[in-house]
Amino acid sequence: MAKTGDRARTKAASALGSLDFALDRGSPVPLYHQLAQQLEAAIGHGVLAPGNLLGNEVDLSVRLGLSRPTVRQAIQSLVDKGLLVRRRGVGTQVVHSQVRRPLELSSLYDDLEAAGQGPATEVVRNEVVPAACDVAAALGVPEGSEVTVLDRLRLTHGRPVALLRNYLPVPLLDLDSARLESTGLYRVMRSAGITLHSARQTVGARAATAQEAARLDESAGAALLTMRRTAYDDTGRPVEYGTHLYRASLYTFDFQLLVRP
Amino acid sequence: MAKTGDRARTKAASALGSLDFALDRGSPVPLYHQLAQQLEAAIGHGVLAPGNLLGNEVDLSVRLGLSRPTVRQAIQSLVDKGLLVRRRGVGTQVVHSQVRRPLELSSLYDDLEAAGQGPATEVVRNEVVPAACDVAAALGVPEGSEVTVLDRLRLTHGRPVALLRNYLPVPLLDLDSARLESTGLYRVMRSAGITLHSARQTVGARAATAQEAARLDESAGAALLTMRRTAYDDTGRPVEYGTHLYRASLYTFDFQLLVRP
DNA sequence: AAGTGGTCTAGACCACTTT
DNA sequence: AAGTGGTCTAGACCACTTA
Repeated sequence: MAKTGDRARTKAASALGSLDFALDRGSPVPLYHQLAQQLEAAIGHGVLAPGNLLGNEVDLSVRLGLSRPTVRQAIQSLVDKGLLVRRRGVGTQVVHSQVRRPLELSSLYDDLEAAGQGPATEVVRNEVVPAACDVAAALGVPEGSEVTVLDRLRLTHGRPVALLRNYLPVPLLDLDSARLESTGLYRVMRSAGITLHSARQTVGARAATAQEAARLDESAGAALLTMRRTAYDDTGRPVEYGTHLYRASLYTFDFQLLVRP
Repeated sequence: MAKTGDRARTKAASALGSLDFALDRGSPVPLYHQLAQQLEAAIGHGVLAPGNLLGNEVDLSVRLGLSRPTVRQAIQSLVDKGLLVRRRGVGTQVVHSQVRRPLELSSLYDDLEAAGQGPATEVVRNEVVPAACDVAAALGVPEGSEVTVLDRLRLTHGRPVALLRNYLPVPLLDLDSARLESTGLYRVMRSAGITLHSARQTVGARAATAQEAARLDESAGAALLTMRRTAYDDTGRPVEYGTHLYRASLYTFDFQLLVRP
């Protein structure tokens, strides 16, 4: 029988034979995360090409001086991201897809991401009003209680792309219009100590009214994308409700889905 | 000092003190999955109410006769689903949200889910054609090579809601129009041994052409929701490309997002 | 039969939060 | 100071795939 220590290459040459991973045990970054980052970088750079096998987890853990559960945790995080696929009895492979770096799951950050392509925001309205029925229901406050309403016009390359309307519980934070023109709402909320946790979105479409068309530089009756979103913090309390309009000619939602096993 | 065996209730009475979990070690279902299912059921039934603490992981593992990593794996899966929140130094709580059972992430299965509300499909076209430019690019086949094109009209409650157009690589499977009228495309693919793994979607809007309007029982120029989707199997190979049209007056996309920590 | 990932254990130490 | 989750270890046995 082969000795345990004999780790000559098995049938499938592991694609990362010469790859060296620099793990810093003194770093506050967990080891499994360091490993995951470096694996992801290797995939991103093409060092690990689609279809390549990773080599079995036991050898890998020995080579890296880690325990197998730690190596598994790193690999699992990339499987969850859709970069790797595991097959029992076969091995772990780099996924074989054309869409290598997809848009994450995002779309919660669409406002912020848009900032990469010519950001501009105009705060049209920022005041406290009594909550209407739908707003009260979404935010979980009594109807008629005070909420902040925020209307913004978002532009890219000097052209209007979206009308954003948001409602927030008043006690949450005070909204500085100036700051809101230079950054996204979520960034403002985050720096106020509000950590977003989940959101529920509904995307639809309808024709523009004359007034909407005028603001968005479209003709009346043009198709608009609509989005309603309620966002929740850590504890599940609603912290924001928004009803937004996007010019369909300039904007689409795209996202990647992973099928849970 | 308190003895180790002393597991009288600590400061926060664990909400599942009297809950009994039936774990079957003989079952092929993993223990962590059995535990996760029963926790999820307890949350669903309201036995574990929002805000309730779960009790610390060490005690829990002792009570259940499991190791702590196994208990953690069960809890983690529910955290990933958005049902639980962990806080270091505090504990694990049932999330405090109004939207308890959201639509999963779904939307890949929208066709199938729709079957719950008055399903009907009419196969309008099912034939082999040479691949156009965009189709070839999406499916990763040479332009002009043969692909199957499938046009379907989807109705609910007797009214048309969507025009679905799908392209598939020919060698993949042969599509039985009769079966496609009684179930969804993905179900047919699945029973042919094709396991979907991920998909990339783009949602937009535009006005209906006269022909589209006629088919969908809308007036010309009405706002339609558009969806383009490419779906991939385990290995990352594209297995389906679809361009769909939905009546915005009858259909919206909704989904839940979780923010990655 | 050999090799792979899937599951599970029984500990350990650390970082963070609350009292 | 006490209690919590976060990380990590060094093994073990099993189920599945391939040859």
